[in-house]
Amino acid sequence: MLRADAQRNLDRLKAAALEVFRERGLGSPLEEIAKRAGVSVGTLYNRFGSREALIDAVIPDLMAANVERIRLDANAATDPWERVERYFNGLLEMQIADPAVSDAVARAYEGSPDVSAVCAAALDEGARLLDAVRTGDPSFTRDDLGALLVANSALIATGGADAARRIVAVLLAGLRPA
Amino acid sequence: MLRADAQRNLDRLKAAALEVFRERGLGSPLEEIAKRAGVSVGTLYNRFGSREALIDAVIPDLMAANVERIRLDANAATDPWERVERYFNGLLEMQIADPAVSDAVARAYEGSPDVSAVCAAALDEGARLLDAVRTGDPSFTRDDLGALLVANSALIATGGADAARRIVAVLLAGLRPA
DNA sequence: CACGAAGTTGAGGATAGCCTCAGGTTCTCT
DNA sequence: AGAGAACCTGAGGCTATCCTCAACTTCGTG
Repeated sequence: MLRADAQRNLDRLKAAALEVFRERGLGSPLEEIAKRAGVSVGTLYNRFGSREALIDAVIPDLMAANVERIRLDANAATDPWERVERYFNGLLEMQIADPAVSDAVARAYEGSPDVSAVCAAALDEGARLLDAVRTGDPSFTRDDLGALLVANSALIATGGADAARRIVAVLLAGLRPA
Repeated sequence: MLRADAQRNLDRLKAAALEVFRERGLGSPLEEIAKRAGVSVGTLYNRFGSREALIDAVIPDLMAANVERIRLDANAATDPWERVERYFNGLLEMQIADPAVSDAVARAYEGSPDVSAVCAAALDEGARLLDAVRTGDPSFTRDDLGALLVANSALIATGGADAARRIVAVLLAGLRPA
């Protein structure tokens, strides 16, 4: 059981981390987070030990909520192909709207286990939706969706949100069954 | 006119820069380049003044040669669509084969003027080849090709050369006229 | 060959983040 | 209230890279 003040600091740290990560991405200086939480860096390290742990503490929920929302929206469509489109576009817009999520997706291979888990689930759902439509050749796999998210992340980071939208649109056009 | 020893050092610096950039990308420590040239950092700064200038001194030729080779190969095809395919795939393989080029492409918006010029020429040629085929909707623009190169660069940097190949393949499939 | 111009050197100041730990503070329980 | 466990602090050591500049070396010419 945490002491009352410690619990309060921990909550503040999480809140600050979420704020800062969403503003400047997952690479933000941890000192900035500590500062915004009104706490010293030492405390941050006492509580979390590493940036990864801090990310794991605040990002998975954020991502899971987003992914779930997108999943529901996509599945609300009756046409299987429209589901795919909505899902892909939804993920893209999620990345554009939130640098923290975009970063998390792009680095899912390393790092925080919980973040990786949410990513994996998101890819699984994408694969499931794709399975429901007859895709052309070359067929698009689960891993390809992962690659697409990484690519989007890079484009968004360099200010190319629109470029990412175009790429996804063309890609979807290519995947669309005849 | 440069003094003989100065000229020699300059040549060595260029050679070393090319080596190091191709091995580790355009962000490599300049100290490493100086060291490999058998010269002090001070000399590097005396000669080039900045990383950008050094890049401009060695990368444009490298890129231009590559792009020209790809352009020729693409135009050797008789079918207009095959030209597009060869050009896109050629650029991609160039990026995969050379981190320095990949970096240069990804950062063409800022930085070195000569590098930007070569990039612009490469995009122009892509647009020209695309114009020759009836592309579907959404039509792929010059800027979209730029975005694709940036995306590829990111994928390659995270070890996803194959992922980039897949993305390009699906994208080409989507662009292919009926 | 000697002298001035041209060129080189590399230690070190500056920046930016990471992470630690000895010492001080605050909570909580009795 | 007193004691001690729990917690917090933040200066400072560490890494990595950039860039500078006063002192030194070398070249090339008269």
